[in-house]
Amino acid sequence: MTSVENDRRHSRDDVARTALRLLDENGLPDLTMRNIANALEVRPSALYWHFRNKQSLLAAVSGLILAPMADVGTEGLAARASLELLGGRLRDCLLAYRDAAELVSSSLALGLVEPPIVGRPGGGAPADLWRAAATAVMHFVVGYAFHEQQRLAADSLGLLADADGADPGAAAGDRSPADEFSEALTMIAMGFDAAVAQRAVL
Amino acid sequence: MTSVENDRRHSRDDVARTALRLLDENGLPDLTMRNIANALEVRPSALYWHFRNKQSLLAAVSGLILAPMADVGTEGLAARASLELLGGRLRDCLLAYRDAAELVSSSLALGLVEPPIVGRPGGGAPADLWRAAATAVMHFVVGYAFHEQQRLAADSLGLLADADGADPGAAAGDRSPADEFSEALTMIAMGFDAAVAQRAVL
DNA sequence: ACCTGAACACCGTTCAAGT
DNA sequence: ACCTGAACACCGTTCAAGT
Repeated sequence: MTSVENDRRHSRDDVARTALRLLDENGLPDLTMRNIANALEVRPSALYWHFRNKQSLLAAVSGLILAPMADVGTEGLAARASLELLGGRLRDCLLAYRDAAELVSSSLALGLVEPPIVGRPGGGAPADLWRAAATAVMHFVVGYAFHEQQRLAADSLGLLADADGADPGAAAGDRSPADEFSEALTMIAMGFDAAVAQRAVL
Repeated sequence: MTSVENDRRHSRDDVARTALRLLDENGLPDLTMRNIANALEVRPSALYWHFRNKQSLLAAVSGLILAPMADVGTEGLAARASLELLGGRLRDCLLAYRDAAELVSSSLALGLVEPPIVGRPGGGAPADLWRAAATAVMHFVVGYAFHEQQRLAADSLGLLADADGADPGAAAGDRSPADEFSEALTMIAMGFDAAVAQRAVL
């Protein structure tokens, strides 16, 4: 009954969802308060009734991007398997929308969004080790996806390393990004297992 | 003989070094082309003779921040020890200037600066494993330092988790950030070792 | 409760022209 | 080689006022 676009008045959630759509369509640099307001057929100042400032609006968008993480079930899994599953799903969430990794990266750094993975049950592992592993996985996945997504954007613009810029990844051989990603993710998970085993001995 | 500040004409390097000083003094949000130009006693448009745009100027600043990485000697070290040493030194570089982690994070994602660590000799380990480990360490360290540095900035402004924002790190117990950092770093390094050992068996 | 109108104090970038 | 002057096309945010 209630269409998101046709009503003249909006909710906080409408604003965030419209912003997410604009992010995916036009990218983060074009996600301005003025463009969001235009899409909602509203003046920019109206957005400040719903959100304190742009950063908290972006934090709400980050929350939408990370929402599917709540549906990842890890019951019955060993801690290491949870780590790999959650890391993979986090990457999926970030690659699902244009520039999502960059946006989530800054919302996480600002502490404006709940960090994924680390709040999960660690399957009985020592809390500090689980915490360290979850943090390592989160930062790795976000950073990797950020880099990955920028390469996609650059490639789609047809500009490939002109002149004095560095050219990372070109000498990576024939491995796909997904392969390198999961190899690194598995390594962190193995390190977690090794740390747990070492702790058990002491 | 040649002072950086007093001469009327500047080099590309002068500009980058002045920008780094301003970054450290005032933070990334205030690092505008206009402020950089003011510090050099020059009009903003003059900066565009030295740099194609703001992003490439920021990439040069990132290069200065990461420069000490070149002096880290890893000859004679095992691959795992190199990984831990390089990760620790990378953190030192990023924490040495205000907001450096955020700046380097985006320059790395944009591929405008040479990624640290990954270009180093891997001590005879399989190239793909070394590459995955170096990438994991880099993204973890940058992401962790980014988060750490934002907390420092927030704390120095006296605003501690007001209202609906998340509050990460508060339940971490009595472990310092440096402890959690090196625990996670060690875990990645152990995972690298485990992956190498497993590869050797197959 | 939700939005408009109007203003404030800024941005990055281009480019002809100067020396 | 290095910079100025002037302009263009934008930003985020505030706040009194409307309905």
